[in-house]
Amino acid sequence: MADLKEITIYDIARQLNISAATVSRGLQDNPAINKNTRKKIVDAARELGYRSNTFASSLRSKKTNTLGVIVPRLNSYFVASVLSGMEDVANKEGYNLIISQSLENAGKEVANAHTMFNNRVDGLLVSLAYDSENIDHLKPFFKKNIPVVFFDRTYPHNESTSIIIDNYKAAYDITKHLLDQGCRRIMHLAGNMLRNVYADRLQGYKEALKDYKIAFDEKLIYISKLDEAAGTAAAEHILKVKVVNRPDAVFSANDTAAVHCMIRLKTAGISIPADIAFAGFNNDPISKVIEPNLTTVNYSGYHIGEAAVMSLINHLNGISSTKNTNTIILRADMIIRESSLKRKSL
Amino acid sequence: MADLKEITIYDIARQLNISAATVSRGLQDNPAINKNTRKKIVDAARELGYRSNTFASSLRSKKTNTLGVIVPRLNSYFVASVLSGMEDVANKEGYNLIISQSLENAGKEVANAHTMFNNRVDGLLVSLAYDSENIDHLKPFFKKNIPVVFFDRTYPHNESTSIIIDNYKAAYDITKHLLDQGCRRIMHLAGNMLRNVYADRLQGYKEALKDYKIAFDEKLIYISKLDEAAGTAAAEHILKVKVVNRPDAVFSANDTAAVHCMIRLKTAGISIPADIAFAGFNNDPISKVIEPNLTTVNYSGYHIGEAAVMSLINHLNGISSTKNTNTIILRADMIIRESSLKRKSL
DNA sequence: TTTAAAAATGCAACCGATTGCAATTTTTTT
DNA sequence: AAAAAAATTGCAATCGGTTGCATTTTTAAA
Repeated sequence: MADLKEITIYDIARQLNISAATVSRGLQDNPAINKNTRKKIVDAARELGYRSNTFASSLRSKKTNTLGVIVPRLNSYFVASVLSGMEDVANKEGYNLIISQSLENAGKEVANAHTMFNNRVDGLLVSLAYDSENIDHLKPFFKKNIPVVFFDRTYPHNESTSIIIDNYKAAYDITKHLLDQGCRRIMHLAGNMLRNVYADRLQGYKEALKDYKIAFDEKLIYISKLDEAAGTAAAEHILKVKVVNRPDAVFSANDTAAVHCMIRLKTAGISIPADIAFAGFNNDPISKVIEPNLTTVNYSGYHIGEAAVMSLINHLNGISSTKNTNTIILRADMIIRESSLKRKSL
Repeated sequence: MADLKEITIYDIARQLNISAATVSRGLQDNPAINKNTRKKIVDAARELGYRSNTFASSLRSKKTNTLGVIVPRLNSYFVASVLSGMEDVANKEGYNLIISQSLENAGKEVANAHTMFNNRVDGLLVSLAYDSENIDHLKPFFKKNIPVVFFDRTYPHNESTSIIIDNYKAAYDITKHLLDQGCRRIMHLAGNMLRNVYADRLQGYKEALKDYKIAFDEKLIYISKLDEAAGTAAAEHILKVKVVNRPDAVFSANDTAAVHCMIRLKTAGISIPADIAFAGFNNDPISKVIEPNLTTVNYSGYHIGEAAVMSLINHLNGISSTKNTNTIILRADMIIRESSLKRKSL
């Protein structure tokens, strides 16, 4: 029952009749160590079942080799893909990830940031919660020069890198697509304007309207949390409007709201896309389940995750400073499906 | 640019003219410390901006206050709920979580377990990958008496606690429901029999058939990874079968496979539930998107997560030994929706 | 007031790896 | 073969809390 004794570099040193310092250097591939000696050390370590004590190491070296990740929620195809990309790069580079979810709640995000800070992560990766008003909770990181990388839900900050897609352009394109389908009263289900992704998508939407000489109508903007309930509520809202004033299309800033809005409208007998065309954002798996399949914007969470960690680690290694690369923009593509096809051609 | 100096207990000690030992004890609410002294210490700590160095602490105390979590995948409503429950309890109890996903891949699970071990987590929470054949990779934990708690995808091991639902009963109930609807050739989309959840669900299915005096037909069992592609493939399989031999119902061990099987069958003109009734498992959000809505089994990932961490921490605190509670079973409920309603009544 | 018991605090040795600098060994040059 | 340069290795301090045990202070009992 008694715990087996842990092997330390001292045990290895004793066994090989060398100093612990040499063992330490040998294990970390320090070029000052003779190749043969290094081999002996590594072999002995394996044989004895040595495992490095990260605490002793972190204590002394002041590096934890740990990156903190704060996401709005884990339960999302996009986020899971991002994390998968992050993990792959982090593992390859010898870093560990501490992941936590804010559950779209600014308060919890603050708490999570605290935890990360107290765990002394070497760097932080953040996608902001729905309603975080500012990034005061990240100040301790900036003060200590701990690099912060934002991804997807970013915040303007000139010492931090952001990994994003061109939300403005994607929204412009998708709105244009709806316009090309003949839609003229396009409703936009938007999120909190504090979040770049939603603000940018709204701008793209507006710009497309302008290019088509269609007056922007405030009443066609429906701001919500973009969750299931909000999608349903948006539908109820539409149903309350007089038929002649109803939108002939809905562009939602995410797929979840789009899908649940569609579901509600369908039960009310509205036909999609004939009566109202639909487009979403994210290419979430549900967009291929809903009928008709949802037109949406696809982009790779995996690559965003990769890029974010790569950028962070490069910065930690001093290869690039965050001053140089302030924003990395990855590609996004529109996927046209039946929900938006009023005309029978692509 | 120079990093601000970190405050240590020695700084606090100097400021208050007491010893570091007292500060250390004061900060951890050691009852040997006078209440006034403690207050002074805590106040000074706050004022100076002290943050405990977990590495020094872990190094000395050999406790990391970190729990490892290995899940098959993050991108799942169920898993995200579990993690949410885990996080809540863990935070409350002063533990941190290191989360990693095996991506349903035994090899990656082994690697993750290694990482967790090297990070010296105080305990481990595991839901096994789809194809993990054994738990040899957990042996190092057992050898070192590091407690392991399995949840959902468990493995028989008499020194570990498991948190599960009664998969057997849930499957029995849902099969019985389909039988009550008049279905007689019920196909079962099953997963890997190495996983308790799938083996138990198959058993429940079989038992229900037996109780209805229906011969078990091996040809009605379709084993797969239960992902989107597998659901579609299962549908193709059904379509290849002569119409008279086709199943009149499908009970899938998860919602994903059920939904994608339905989608494919619908495009082939098969009517659900009239031609083939459907039931799934998990109550994933997509089960409410597919038409007709999918009958399924609902259970709380959040509560499973809570129970798992609670059990683990209790064990760490010596409150309960894993020998006492070997299995905790949480409730699961059938949710009947249109996909299985051949008769117009509930 | 003295003494015993309880409460509070301090001493100092850890925990295990890292690293600047010195010392030693090996290799190269002359 | 001696001297200089390069390659290896070792010494010992350090990182910042934790904790068994001793010591001091305070409180209670005699």
